[in-house]
Amino acid sequence: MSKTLNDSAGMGETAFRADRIERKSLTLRARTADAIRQAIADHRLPPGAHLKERDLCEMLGVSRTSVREALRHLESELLIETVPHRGPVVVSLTGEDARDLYKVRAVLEGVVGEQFATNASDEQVAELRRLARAMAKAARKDAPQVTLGIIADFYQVLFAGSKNRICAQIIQSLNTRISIFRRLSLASKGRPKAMLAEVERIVSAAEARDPEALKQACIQHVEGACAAVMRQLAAGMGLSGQQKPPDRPAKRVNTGRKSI
Amino acid sequence: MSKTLNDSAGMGETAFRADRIERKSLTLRARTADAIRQAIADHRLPPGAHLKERDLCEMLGVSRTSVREALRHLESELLIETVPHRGPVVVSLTGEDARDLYKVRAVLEGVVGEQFATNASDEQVAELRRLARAMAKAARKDAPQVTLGIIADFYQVLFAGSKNRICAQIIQSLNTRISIFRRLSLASKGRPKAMLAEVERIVSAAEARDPEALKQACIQHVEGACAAVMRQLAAGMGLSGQQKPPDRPAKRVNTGRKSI
DNA sequence: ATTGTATGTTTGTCATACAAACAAGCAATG
DNA sequence: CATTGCTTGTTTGTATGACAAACATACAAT
Repeated sequence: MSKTLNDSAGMGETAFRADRIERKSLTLRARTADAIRQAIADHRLPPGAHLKERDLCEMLGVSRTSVREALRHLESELLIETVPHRGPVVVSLTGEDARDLYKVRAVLEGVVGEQFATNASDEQVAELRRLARAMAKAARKDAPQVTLGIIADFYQVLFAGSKNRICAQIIQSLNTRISIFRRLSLASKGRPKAMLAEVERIVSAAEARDPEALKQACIQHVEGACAAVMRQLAAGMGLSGQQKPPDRPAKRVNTGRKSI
Repeated sequence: MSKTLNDSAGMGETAFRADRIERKSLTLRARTADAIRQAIADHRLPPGAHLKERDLCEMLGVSRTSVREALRHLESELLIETVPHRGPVVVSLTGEDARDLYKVRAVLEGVVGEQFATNASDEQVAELRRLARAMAKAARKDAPQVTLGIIADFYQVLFAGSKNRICAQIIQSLNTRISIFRRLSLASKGRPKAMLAEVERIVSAAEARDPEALKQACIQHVEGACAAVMRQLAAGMGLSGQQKPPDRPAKRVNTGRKSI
């Protein structure tokens, strides 16, 4: 991805190619939103948790302004729901929601796959193959962190190759919500192996440049993940739908802040 | 929709059913966001326009706080793009974006249709028929405002009946962006008539409870709208992709504010 | 023509303030 | 005892003022 950032500028004869200056991440509010988003994905802020802005300020060390603007962002991502004068609450997703979320993601990835088959460059197809191999290796070594990173790259290539900016954006935004219970998918036994097979199918179809096959492969991949999650939800108790746990301390004493 | 809001509460014997108290719309920031959104849809804030927060404050008569929070909301709806330290700019959508936007909406409405066929209540099916008739009547009378309202209701029923909250949410958010050039669709000659035929197909399939047929009908409906827009984009100049028009007044004089 | 400097503008962030909505406790009342 | 009403503390919603940093532009110097 980041390899082709600095070419084709043609500033003179020797390509200068230096790394861009650190754009200091982004704005503070963006980083604040990221932090909260991450905390939600990790269940450090569990579903149903009531977010008080002043707590967030202290936890993150930023002002109320930044926190509030970050919250507006998460709000329209539907990661939190805000009741006027009561503040934001981390969404609680039902089993139904999970199914719908995956259903939507399935058809959208179908679109991505279909368009990738016709719009992607040969390099992108090759890159897919390379990443699939890397993924298999990481899986054999049982290195989940690495695997996750490779999966993310895999998707980036898929999105870029499909040339469908809109679709990619929406899937990303879906994923922030899916991440709330993605852990369930990984925990499912046998899932990693099945996933590798699905990925292999995707890459093969991509190499064959077969839109319909690639579409189906992508859909099946999502359906696999969905099935894994639903199985977990059915078996163990779904860790999604409860209320705010100990949101009300015994008396009205100066509540020590819980660490984010 | 709002007919079944007040039942099943069982507060005593005589159902009380009174209208909820005016929740004063919502918060001020929400209304601010609505106002800006509307202005963008109407091209009173054209694509590429550079939004300065202080102008918005004056135009809308609210404080910077509210404007900024509203902007964060629109930002993550992808209606505006914010460059740090330069401020937000109304998105410029290319023809490609238009196609992708409709493509995504098509598959998603396909899902809605498919699920409506199996999940909707008989009342909802009947309501669909009723609205279709009203729509035809409004179209005959050439009352575009009324027609638009009925279409909105039609979709609400469709969404509710599909029981897929997620899908509905996403389509809504897509529509905010689609609305930027929806006017093109309406302007297309012969479009209203074609639309009525598509709607008729949808209702028939819904009455037949045929998931596959309903899915196809929904998809075709969107494709019809898409084709109309693309035709307009190809013919006339697409009013989407330009830059900020007169963003720089001649000198540095006290610029009279342009009315939103 | 290029480079540097000065100046004004706009955003990003913080701090503070206050009214309105809300929640919970306690008191008064029937 | 259940209900009602009052009181009080908490939290959000909104406004305002302030200031540094990033940016844009005009102007001056080379």
